[in-house]
Amino acid sequence: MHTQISRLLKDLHLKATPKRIALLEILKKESTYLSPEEIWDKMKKRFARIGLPTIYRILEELAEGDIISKIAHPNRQLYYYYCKNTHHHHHFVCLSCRNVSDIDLCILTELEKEVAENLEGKMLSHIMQVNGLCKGCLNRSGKT
Amino acid sequence: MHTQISRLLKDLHLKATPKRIALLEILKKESTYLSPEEIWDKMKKRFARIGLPTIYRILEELAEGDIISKIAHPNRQLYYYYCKNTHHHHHFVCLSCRNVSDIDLCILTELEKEVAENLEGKMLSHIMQVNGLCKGCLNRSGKT
DNA sequence: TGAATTAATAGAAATGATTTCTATTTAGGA
DNA sequence: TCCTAAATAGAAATCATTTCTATTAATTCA
Repeated sequence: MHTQISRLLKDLHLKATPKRIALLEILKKESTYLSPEEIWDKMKKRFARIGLPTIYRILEELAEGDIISKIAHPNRQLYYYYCKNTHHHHHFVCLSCRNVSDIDLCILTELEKEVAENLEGKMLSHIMQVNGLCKGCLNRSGKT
Repeated sequence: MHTQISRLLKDLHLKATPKRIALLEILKKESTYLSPEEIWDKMKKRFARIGLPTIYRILEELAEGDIISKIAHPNRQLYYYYCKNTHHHHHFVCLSCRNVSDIDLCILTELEKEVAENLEGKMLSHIMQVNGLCKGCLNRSGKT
C-alpha cells in the first residue's frame, strides 16, 4: 500500500506525487545503497519522462526529513539508503557489495557532552560512518 | 627551519620541493582550516608560477601521509588543516570561524570491536567529525 | 466537483570543484 | 656536474550537482 508512504510524505509537508512514492518504494526494496543515477535508471522504467534533477531534489528532501540516509563514499559521491531503524545510530557500509549494517554505538550524548562541557561550543551536526568489507565479502575474497 | 619539514617529506618518500615546504609552512601557520583555493592564493604570493592542480596534488599527498587532515564541510568542499596532535582523535570544527578543536573521545577501538565481533567485517576507514559553533562564535552571536 | 493556487517537474544549461594530460622543469643521488 | 625519476605548469576535460524557466499536476475549498 502507498498509504503509509503518502502519510510519510504528507508529514514532511511534501505532496505525495507518483514519483516521490515510486522513489521511496525503490529504495525500500533495495538492500544496498544506490547512487542518484542508479535510482534514475530504475525510475526511467516506471516513468517515460523523468529528469535527473528531480531525483536529486527528491533524495535531498527525503534525506532532509530523515526518511533516508546519505552514504558518503570515499569516492566523494553521495549514495542513498533506506533504513528501517529509526533511532539514532550509525552505519557500517561495505565498500565492495554496498551492504549496510547498523552500528548501535551511541556516541551522540558523549559527543554533545564533550562539546558543551569541554569546548563550550554547540554541536550542529556530525558525520560518523565506518567503511569496510562485510562478512560476506571477506569470505568471498578469502576463497579466491 | 625547513629541516624538520624536509625530513617529514622525505619520510613520506616525497621530494622536498620549495612548493611542498611552503604549503606546509602556510598550513602550520594557520589556525583554521583552508580551502585549496585559499591556499593557492597564499602560494601565489610566494611563487610567480604555481598551478591549482599542484595545490590539490600536494594536499592529497600530505593528507595521505597523515601530515594534515581533511575537513569535510557540509557544503561538500574539502578543506585542510594542520594538526599538531598526532595520536588518533577527531575534530570539532566551527562552521563559522573555521576553528578546529580536538575531540579525544576514542571510539576507534570500540568501533573495530563492534565491526569485528558483531558484524564479522573488516573496518577499512571511518569518518567522524563534529560540526558546530565554537565558544567564541556562540558568544559573539549572543551579543548581536 | 471543479476552478484556483501552489508545489512539483522536465529539460536544457550552467556551475564549479577536482582531475587528467602533456610538455617542461627540477630535486637528489651517482 | 650529470642523470633520471619525480614534480610541476597550464590548458583542458570531467562529471556530479545545481540552477533556471516554462509547463504540469496535486491539493484546497468554495
